[in-house]
Amino acid sequence: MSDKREHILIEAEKLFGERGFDGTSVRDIAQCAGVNLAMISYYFGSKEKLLESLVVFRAEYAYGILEELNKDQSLSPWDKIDRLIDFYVDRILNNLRFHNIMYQESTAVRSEEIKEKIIAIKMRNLDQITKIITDGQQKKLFRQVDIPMTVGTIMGTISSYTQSRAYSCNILAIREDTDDEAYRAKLSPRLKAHLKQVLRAHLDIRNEDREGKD
Amino acid sequence: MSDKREHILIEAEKLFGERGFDGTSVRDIAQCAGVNLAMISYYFGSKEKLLESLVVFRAEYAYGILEELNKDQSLSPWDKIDRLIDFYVDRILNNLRFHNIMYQESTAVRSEEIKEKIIAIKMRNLDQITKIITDGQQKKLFRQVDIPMTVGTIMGTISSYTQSRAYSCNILAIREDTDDEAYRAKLSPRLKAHLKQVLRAHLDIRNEDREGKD
DNA sequence: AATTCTCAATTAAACGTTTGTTTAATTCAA
DNA sequence: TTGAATTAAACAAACGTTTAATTGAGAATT
Repeated sequence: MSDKREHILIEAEKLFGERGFDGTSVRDIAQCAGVNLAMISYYFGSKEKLLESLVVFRAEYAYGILEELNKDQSLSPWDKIDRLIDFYVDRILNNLRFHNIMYQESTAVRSEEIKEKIIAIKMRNLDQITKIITDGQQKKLFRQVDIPMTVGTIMGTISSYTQSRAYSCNILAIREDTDDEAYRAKLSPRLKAHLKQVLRAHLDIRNEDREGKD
Repeated sequence: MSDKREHILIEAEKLFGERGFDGTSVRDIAQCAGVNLAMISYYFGSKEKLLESLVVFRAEYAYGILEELNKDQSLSPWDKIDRLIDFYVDRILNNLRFHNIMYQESTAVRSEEIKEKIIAIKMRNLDQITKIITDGQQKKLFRQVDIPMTVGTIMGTISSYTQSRAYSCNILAIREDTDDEAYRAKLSPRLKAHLKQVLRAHLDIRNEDREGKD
C-alpha cells in the first residue's frame, strides 16, 4: 500500500472516530490528509470503499496476535486471560477512533459488504478466545460460562469507557481536554485491574455458583 | 406534552436508533410520523433540539425506578443487584434505538448542551447504583470493587449485544431478520443469566482475591 | 343565532449550504 | 512522449431551515 493511501486512511480513521462516519465529509478527510478532494475517489473509489479499506487495513493485525497467544504453550490459561485483557485494553485505547467505528457497526455503516466483513472478523476473533477458555475448562481451572457473553463483557466494559469520553473523564476525575496520552495513562491500568478482577472471579472453578447467595 | 409532539419523538427515536442521528433526515422523521416537514421546526425548533427533547422525555423514567429500588427495605443487596440487571436488560432491549443514541453520545451528538445533559443523567444513575453496592459492602456481603467500572461492565455487556444486531444474531444462532420480539425473547434471558453469574462472582465477599490463581 | 375575528396548526414551496462524485485540464517524473 | 498523479471547477442531489399562504375550530361581536 502506498504511503499516501495509508496516510489518508489514518487521517480518515481519526475523523471517523471523532465525528462518526456520517459526520465526516470527504472534504474534511482531504484537508486533514493534505490531499486534493478528488484523490479520495481516485484512490478508494468512494467514501464507503475507503471505510472498507480501513477495516481491512486494521483487522489483520489483531487476529495474528490472538493466534500467537493461543499457540503459546508456556503460558497458563490464567496468564492468557491476563494477556488477552492487556492486549485488548491497549489496542482499543490506542485505536480508540477506529474501534468506535468497528464496534457500532450497525448504526454507522449502511453497506452490507462492510457489515459482513466486520462480523466475519469478530467471529474469527471470538473463535480464538473460545479456544483459550475451553482449554482452561479442560484443565479444570475455569468453570462453565457463557463464552460469547463473556467476550461481550470484556469488549463492552472497555467500550463503555471509550464511546463517551466526557463521561469517562468525569469518572476518572480529570479535565475533559486532557491529552490522549495522559487520558490513556489514567484509564488503562484501572480498566485492566477491574477486568482482571472480574474475570478471575467469573472464571475460577472454585467460585462455582453457591446455593444460597448470602 | 401534546399527542402529536410525543408521536414525532417516538418515530424519531426509531429512526435515530436504526440509522443514527446524522443518518436520519428531518424529512424521514416527518414522513414516518405522518406530519409536514415544517412541523418539526415548528414543534422543536431544530433537529438537535428534537434530540434534546427526546433525551429529556426518556430519561426521567429510569431515575425514578432506581430511586425506588434503592429505598426498598424489604430487598437484600443481592436482590437489588438482580433487580438492577433485570431492569437494565429489559429497559435497554425495549428501547434499543434510544439507548444506542444515549450510549454513544460522543460521536453522534455535536451539541455541548445535549452532551452535558446526558452525562448528568448518567452520573445521577451511577449515584443510585453506588448506594446499592456500598450498602452491600457495609452489610459484609460484597467485597471491595471499582464501582464505576462495575457499572461499565453491566452497561457495556448489554450494549455490546445491542449495538450490532447482525453480530448478535450470529451468536444467538437466529436469522438476522427475526422480529424484535423474538429477538428479545432469545437475548434477554441469556444476558440476564450471564450478568447475574458475573456479578455474583464479582461482588461476593467470599471470592476475595486469592494469592495463587491456580 | 349568525357573523366576524383571531390565532394556532398546517401546508407547499423555496432558501442557501453542504454533500459525494465526476469532469476535464494540468503537472511531472520516467 | 507516455501515462499516472494531481488539480480546480462543476455536478446533481440531499440536507436543515424558513417563508408566506392557507386552513379551521373556537371566542367575540353583532
